[in-house]
Amino acid sequence: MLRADGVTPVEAAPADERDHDVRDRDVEEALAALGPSVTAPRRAIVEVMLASNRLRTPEDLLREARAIAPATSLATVYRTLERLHMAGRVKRATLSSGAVGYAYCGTGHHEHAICLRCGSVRPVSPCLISGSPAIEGFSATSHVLDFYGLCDRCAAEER
Amino acid sequence: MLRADGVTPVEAAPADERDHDVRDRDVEEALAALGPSVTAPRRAIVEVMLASNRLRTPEDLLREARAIAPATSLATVYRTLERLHMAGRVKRATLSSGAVGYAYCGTGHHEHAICLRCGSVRPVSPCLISGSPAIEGFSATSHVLDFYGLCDRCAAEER
DNA sequence: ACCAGATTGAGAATGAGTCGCATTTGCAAT
DNA sequence: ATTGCAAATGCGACTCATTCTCAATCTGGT
Repeated sequence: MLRADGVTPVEAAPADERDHDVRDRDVEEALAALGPSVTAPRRAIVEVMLASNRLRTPEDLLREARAIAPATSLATVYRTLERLHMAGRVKRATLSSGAVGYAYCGTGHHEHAICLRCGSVRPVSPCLISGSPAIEGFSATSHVLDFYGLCDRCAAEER
Repeated sequence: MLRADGVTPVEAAPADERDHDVRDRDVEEALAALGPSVTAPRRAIVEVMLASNRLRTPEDLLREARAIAPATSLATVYRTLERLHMAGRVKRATLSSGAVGYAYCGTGHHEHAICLRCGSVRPVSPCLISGSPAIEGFSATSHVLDFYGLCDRCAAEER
């Protein structure tokens, strides 16, 4: 499914979505993070992203968003992803195909657990890196920690 | 200088290189990792990469490599980076310009400490994530941990 | 309902990275 | 040294994800 930055490539993912119920509160919250204007395309994109925690390509997201707001354009998908990503709400990872996938992962600082089989991204918190560790000749102000492996569902199906 | 995956963008870097002496042993070691054939372009690219731990664009690397092996092509720079990256010897990160930078960071598993000001990449080991931490509903098989901040030199110059 | 500013869609433009293929090179056997 | 072959290279064409442009269209507050 995906390729960690310089790590093992993996196979393609199954298709069943809707692992989570869409929680309207989160949708509003995410929309607010995008700015004051609430438009149909933005709402559609946000709903689609919140409906699954799987990594999906911008094209995928566009297709799904258009099922809700038909006029949505790819440019807006990119613009929206850009903002959510800057806001730390979206995780970006390279799929094994080489394409880039995006997944919504909520608010606040957290690590990521990314399933190499289905591409699901789950936030891991609280943060595992407490009080910046002493690094010789370097003072860290932030960090990014991603775990790669299998979610329980995929581990079960893996047989 | 660079943009962590979803983190703070930063300013451009100064230009003085050659933080480290080129150690021939490492050059040979890296060349070996590329395969049995040792060619002038490969050697030039490897030497250039080992001569600095700064993130540099493929174009930069090409320019520098050509000072040693004039016939080197951009395609070969990419091919070489690809191999070194797959071998875990090269760290890839997005510069604030949006371009992608590459830096040599040695062998074996390690974390990375990346200076947001000069783009230097230093391997951090031993690994700080010991014995995969228990993550609810997920079994991790690998991880990537990057620290962002300032190296001592930049911290000093930062004033 | 009206306005100023933000947002959008469509398609053109960009540019990093890849590919194909004829040529060159490295290396080991002769 | 010479030779042969597989591996590596350079060049330029090409792909395709992402960005940009800009006129038209919304949004939210008045």
